[in-house]
Amino acid sequence: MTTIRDVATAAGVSRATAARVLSSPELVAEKTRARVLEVVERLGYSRNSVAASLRTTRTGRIVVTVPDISNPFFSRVIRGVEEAAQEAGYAVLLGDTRNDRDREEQYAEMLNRREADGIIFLGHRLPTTLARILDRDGSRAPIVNGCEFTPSLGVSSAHIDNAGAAREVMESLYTMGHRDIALVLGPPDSPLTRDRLIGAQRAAEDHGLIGRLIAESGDFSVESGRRAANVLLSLDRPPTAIFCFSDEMAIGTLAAARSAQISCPEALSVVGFDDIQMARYVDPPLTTVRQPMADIGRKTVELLLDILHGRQAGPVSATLPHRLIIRQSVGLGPFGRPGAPA
Amino acid sequence: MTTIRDVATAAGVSRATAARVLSSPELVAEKTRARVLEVVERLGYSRNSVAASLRTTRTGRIVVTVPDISNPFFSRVIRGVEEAAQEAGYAVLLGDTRNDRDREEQYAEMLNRREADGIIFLGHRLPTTLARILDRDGSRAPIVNGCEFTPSLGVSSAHIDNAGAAREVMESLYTMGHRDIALVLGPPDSPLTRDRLIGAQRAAEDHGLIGRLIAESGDFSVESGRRAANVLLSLDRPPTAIFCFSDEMAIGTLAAARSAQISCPEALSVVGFDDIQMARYVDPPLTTVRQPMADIGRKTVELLLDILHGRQAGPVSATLPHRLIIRQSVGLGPFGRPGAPA
DNA sequence: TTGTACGCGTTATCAC
DNA sequence: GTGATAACGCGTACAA
Repeated sequence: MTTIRDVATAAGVSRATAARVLSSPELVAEKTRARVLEVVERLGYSRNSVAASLRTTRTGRIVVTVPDISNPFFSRVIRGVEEAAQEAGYAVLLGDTRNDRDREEQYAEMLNRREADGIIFLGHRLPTTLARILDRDGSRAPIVNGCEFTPSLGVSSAHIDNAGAAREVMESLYTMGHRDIALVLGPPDSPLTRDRLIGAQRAAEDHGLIGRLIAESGDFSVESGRRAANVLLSLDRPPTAIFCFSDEMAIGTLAAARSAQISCPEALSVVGFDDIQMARYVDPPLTTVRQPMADIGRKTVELLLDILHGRQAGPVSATLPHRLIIRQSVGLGPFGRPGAPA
Repeated sequence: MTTIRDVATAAGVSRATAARVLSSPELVAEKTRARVLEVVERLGYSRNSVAASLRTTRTGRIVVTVPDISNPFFSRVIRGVEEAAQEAGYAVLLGDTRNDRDREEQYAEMLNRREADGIIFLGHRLPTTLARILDRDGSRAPIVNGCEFTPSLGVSSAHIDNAGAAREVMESLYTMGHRDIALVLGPPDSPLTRDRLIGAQRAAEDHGLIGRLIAESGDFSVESGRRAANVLLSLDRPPTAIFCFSDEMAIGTLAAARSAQISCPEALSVVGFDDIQMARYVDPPLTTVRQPMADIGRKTVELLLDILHGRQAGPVSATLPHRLIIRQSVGLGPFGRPGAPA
């Protein structure tokens, strides 16, 4: 491999000059610069980033961990992350943690080994390795959280207003004349579940219907949605609307209803969450809450770069806009007036 | 940050010994080892991987490029890649190229800058940077291709038998009594399109029906599938079966049929390709070709490691098993006998 | 504007 | 079994 030394020799300048041509070209005379560049080209020189990193203590990499990269929600977020990182000159080290603590720790360790300049973790558990770093460096620690927000973590985060969104969904369901509504939650320990549940309950209370709000737990997957729906639909007094905390669970609910010959939206209304690509292609197209997935990803990168470049410290919480997308999976409930908004 | 030097000093040994405790503990006396380890623990020492890489010329990273990480097919492959890499002690640098030549080159350049030990590219275009490396190092170049296979590239690759799979699909459609079959292809320059088209045509020829085989082009996306289907379904003599070269296009086709009030599978049979997760949840569940996505990902990593560890050179082509998954989107065609396999 | 010289933190090769 | 010490390739303060 050709080094800066080879370039310098071939161009008849010192290593310093050759190096300068590549890092601060303006400091070097037009003519020498041209000569050096010509040699760089001819020899096919490429800077050894490892050596450069050792010198500068910057790697130009960030690690990003996700519970499941093949989940359509996360893969969109990751895409936003990759794009923003790439634009800023950073490379992305991808970690699929499968919600496994050990894997999470392993990726967090990369920070200690200086394999990356910062880390974005998508998930709600703060690895102890990161907690220690946070402890030591406080708000200047290059750690950012995405999608879920737990203020007590003390790290910056990008997310939507989950409670608000859930509340809107409930409001719209009540407006459509539904009274017996069921929730299909995510895992109980997820802040996502917590926030959305709070929002939904608040709406139910506002309408004096908290007593008729029921819930089943899932894990955001299609199968868990199907299972939960099967339970709910075989109740003595089944709900007329099911609000799932993920589109995948909503799709599972649709499948369960189909199997049970319950037609949607005539006999059962279904609402999802996220607005993944498939939401609009299932039958009936799914009413859901659109999360700006790519933007969430991009924003986490921005927050991290703010810390990395010393622009901004303190944990900042970025709330991005969501939007209720009305499609055809919601119909009028028993108390709906035909004139009500479809 | 604490360095090996600090550890050595605190433990009262030389840097060499301290370092040895971490890389070849068996060479160090029990007592000194324990002492050093205690200090490592107490000081919270973590090896600086950058310095280590500079010395060893190995980074422990591989770069993986995909056209679109949010595509359900690729995200599964990537998951397999991540898993296998992780197990082997490698980290994954993710590159989303969006089929953009410049981006592809940019990620390929990482090899020259020694940001990674090897590269896996999912896609069919060999970046010129890689071509140069291949030119120089021949079969020992740490470059592997996945999903698509073009022998002339001269790189190892993991994939299924695309032509064979397409042929099977056609055979099964003919057996079900279909004669007017339409293909929805991928981009014309893709080897995937080429191979599957060859397989489909071969089957048509075998049945003397090549004259009745028609085709439309798509780009593997849902929308392109819908567009293609709209064209096909408004033909004077529309096909009774549409074989799409991706599940997403098949889902688009299902949507087009629904809009046109053409019921599937009664009036139109649809077949997809890949068996992405959603394939079984759309209505009707999609008959498709299952690709072992995660295994393809894992295999590309194995192939790369073979090269990296000098176990195997020469371009090897790994053909993984696929399987035709029969679900409900295919029904009997005009020439089908009721007794035929459903 | 250019060159000299040092150090980044490891690992590996020698001696002892 | 342990210790000196020389690379690895680069960036940059400082001197010229």
